[in-house]
Amino acid sequence: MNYKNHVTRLSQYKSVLQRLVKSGIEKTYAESISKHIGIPATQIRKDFSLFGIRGNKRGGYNVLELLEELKINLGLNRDLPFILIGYGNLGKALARYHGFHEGCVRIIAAFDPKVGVLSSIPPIPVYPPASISAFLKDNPVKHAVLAVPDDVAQSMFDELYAEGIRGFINFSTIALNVPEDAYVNNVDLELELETVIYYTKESNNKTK
Amino acid sequence: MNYKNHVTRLSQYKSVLQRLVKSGIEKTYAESISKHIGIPATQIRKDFSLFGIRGNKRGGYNVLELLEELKINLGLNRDLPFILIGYGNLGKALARYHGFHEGCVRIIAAFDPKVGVLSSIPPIPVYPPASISAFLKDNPVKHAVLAVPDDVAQSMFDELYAEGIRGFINFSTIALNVPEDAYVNNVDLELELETVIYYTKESNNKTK
DNA sequence: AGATTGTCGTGATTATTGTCACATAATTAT
DNA sequence: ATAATTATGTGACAATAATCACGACAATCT
Repeated sequence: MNYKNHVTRLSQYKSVLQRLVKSGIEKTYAESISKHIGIPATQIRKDFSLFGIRGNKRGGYNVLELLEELKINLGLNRDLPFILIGYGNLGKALARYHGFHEGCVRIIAAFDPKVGVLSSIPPIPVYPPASISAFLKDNPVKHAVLAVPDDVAQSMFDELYAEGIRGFINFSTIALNVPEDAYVNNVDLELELETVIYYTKESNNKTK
Repeated sequence: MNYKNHVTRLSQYKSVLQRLVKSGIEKTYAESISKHIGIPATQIRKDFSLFGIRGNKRGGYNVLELLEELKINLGLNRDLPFILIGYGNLGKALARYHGFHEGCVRIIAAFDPKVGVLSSIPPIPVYPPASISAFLKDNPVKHAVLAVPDDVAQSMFDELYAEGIRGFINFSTIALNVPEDAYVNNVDLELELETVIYYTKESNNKTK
């Protein structure tokens, strides 16, 4: 299954389910998940169906079981360390980002010319870029967060790819040249703000 | 026109065009834009057609003119101030985010219980949340960046909405309850990382 | 036990989005 | 001047995604 929207929704479901678990709720329904995130209940059931997730006829879904299924489908049922490349403002913010501590994603080390220890919880060490190769020899990490300036993004990417990293999230604004067997998720924050502007232009005040 | 993907692509085109302008390039073609961002040339032309952007038969597009057209369509041809709510790690990173200084988006003030002046370029003042209302009386801002903890996101949203803000970008992980006439772009950073994980699962090593 | 209700699961249908093929126009070459 | 070339622009088509309608089934009620 290759469709980005499905994966995004699955991840949203997971997020809701985690909140339900925290509130001690044990059972839920497509209809109530729908209330939380505004996705039609029928779409939710269709997604579950597509990914082979089954509920109980009439009884809804067991929250813990459903969460586990979602994690399996998302590939989050294992330990998933990331390394963070670039410890500027954005890198720092990501390392400290609260959301991650509650989820499944873990940043285990950062690399930046300016070394030190990040005071996040748990603390994340910052190593010089030259030590990336050695670090990856000892730590078989497969995912990296690229939060470096545009002008070094491609060369950092190439180096990480050569070291075996295959999954990337790229915060630089340039489009990377990416081999077939790697996956890059580009997150362009300015673009996200611009989307907001578009949808609030007077001329677009129709429905959405 | 209401289709999110189109707007996202338009914004990508704009980004490429800005880079071309900086390099002093004056003329471009659907085919060469395609090379930069990996979107098929025919898709690019179709998008332009949809938004009424015309090129020159055989002659391609004049870079400056095209950029201007894109900005008009995106609503970026005017001054577009944002206020930033929440000056934690993420808020700080956004305020200092390099990309914004080159683009059209401008954060003119931040609000956080911890006041001060952000040392970005240009410097951004940080005011207490209680002064939001007064600030908006003097500064007719219509867009806000919500970078506050989950538990206050909805109440902050409600307050800003009451003050007339209609365009939001929301970095909290909860789904906000949003009136019909407001637009919220939710950016969930953990979800973005999880997408990377999904696409690099061994079982999904097909094409993409 | 049998009827009733509530919720899931999914094939059929509709809507949206992307791709293709080709007509059209401008430029260059002969 | 005419032909050849190279882009654009767009209607027709194909692929993808979302919604709907309804059947199945478990739980509850009488």
